[in-house]
Amino acid sequence: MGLTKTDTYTTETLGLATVFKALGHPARIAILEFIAKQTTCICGDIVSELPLSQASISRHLGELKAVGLIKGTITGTSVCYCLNTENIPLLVQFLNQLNSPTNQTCCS
Amino acid sequence: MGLTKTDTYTTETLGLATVFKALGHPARIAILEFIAKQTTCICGDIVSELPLSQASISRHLGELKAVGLIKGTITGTSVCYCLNTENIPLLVQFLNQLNSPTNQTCCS
DNA sequence: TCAATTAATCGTAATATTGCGATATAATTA
DNA sequence: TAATTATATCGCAATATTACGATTAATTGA
Repeated sequence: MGLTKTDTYTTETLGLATVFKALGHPARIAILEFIAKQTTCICGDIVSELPLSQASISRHLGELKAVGLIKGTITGTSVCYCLNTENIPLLVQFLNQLNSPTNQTCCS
Repeated sequence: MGLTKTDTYTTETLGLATVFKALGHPARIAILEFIAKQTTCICGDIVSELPLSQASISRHLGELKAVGLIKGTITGTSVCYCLNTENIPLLVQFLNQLNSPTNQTCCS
């Protein structure tokens, strides 16, 4: 048995990569931008916003939900989606570490 | 001719997705973490840090370079890599917009 | 010049992602 | 109950990603 990803990388590294991967598709960025633009959560009209089929949008929403970037609540026949911000600070923290001044002084 | 991604999504959305996608692999996160950990740029010893072949590491480095997350400078027989921080603020800005208080009040 | 070193690229196989039509599920309404 | 509405899932085809061994390219040093 060879090395698995879990042996190789830390939990933190794997977690960051998973969330960033979910952000790595323009449709999912567009979905997040659309939800963020609203003053309340969104119930059902995402399909008409993007040139993708209902099945594809549902898949993208499922992926965003799986990595904890959105939340969905069932309300009657529709599902109400809104942002889940709890994981965002981890991403920002990682990016800010990369952006620290000590790392900007070579390879100029 | 159908819609292309460029027709469908804004340049900003496509750009964000491209950089996030590059961050969406644990090996590339680990490479960035390793480079950030150093006080100076890294010249050649990334291969021994990760359980990947030289060819695979080189591919990942090329990908990070292509989206502007690292810089590489040729120095003799080796290449000196360091972080390229210029695109990071765009990512942080996007994430902070998602994280704004107005988006946290529903679907609880 | 010739070996040695370092990193990029090529070719290829395995795996993952994406998108969509069709179907399934679940709740509302007539 | 039957039709309607909204969303999720299935099955499949097309495409993209990943990894690695082998090779290539470029530089250094004997």
